[in-house]
Amino acid sequence: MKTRVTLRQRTHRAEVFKALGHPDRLRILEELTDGERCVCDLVDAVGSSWSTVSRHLSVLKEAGVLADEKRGLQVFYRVALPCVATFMDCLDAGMRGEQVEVRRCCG
Amino acid sequence: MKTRVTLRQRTHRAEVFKALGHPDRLRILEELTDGERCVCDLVDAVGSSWSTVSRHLSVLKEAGVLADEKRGLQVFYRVALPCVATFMDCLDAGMRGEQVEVRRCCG
DNA sequence: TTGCTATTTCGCGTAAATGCGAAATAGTGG
DNA sequence: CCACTATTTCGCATTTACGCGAAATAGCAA
Repeated sequence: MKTRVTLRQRTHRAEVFKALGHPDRLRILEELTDGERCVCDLVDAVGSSWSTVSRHLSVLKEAGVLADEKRGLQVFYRVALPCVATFMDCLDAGMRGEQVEVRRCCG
Repeated sequence: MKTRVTLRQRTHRAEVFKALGHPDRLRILEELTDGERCVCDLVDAVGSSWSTVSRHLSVLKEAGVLADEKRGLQVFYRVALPCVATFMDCLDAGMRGEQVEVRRCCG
């Protein structure tokens, strides 16, 4: 079951991680776990300017973490990679030194 | 089961993601899935200078992704957060549009 | 101590990310 | 078409990351 990792794969993985490597973008992720939100809601949640939040969203979308859909005047964003949330639970457990079993990270 | 995410948690999560957001650091992770390696092995695998690889390692260690142990002249690094590997499998699946079930990401 | 090996830290130049306001774009209604 | 709203893109200044070689540090052996 050992599959060789290609450069392309590794580059994409790094892009996803880089996209997730910002507190405000994680804040956005949290806001979207309950379901889709329009940009205006996310601007409120994050507390930065529209242009900044919009850039955060495009970074996350570019990496494939989020998907968007335009309806009328508003654009709605939603999580496209559900395993991110469960992985973060694993990170928190690791931070507390709980050394959780791998199998429980996404369960 | 809704737990509020603290600023501290979010900052730590972002630090981990940021640490993982570099192709060479992911290459290091791959090298360490088989078990611990000394820095010299990782320098060979990555192909950058010693100082650069050493910095990558300290970033990963600082974030809690790796742990190190000095034995004699050499320092051995190993993965401290096993769920990273399984999460990456989920990313690859997502990239291929396979829309894998969350439960399978870490199984 | 000296010398050798393995690794980290330092200093610096370059590249990329961040955040903002202003301007541009797109959709809706009059 | 015009005005208005929601969102994105642009330009720019500031900060942070990267990668290297040189120097520093640590452990071992003679």
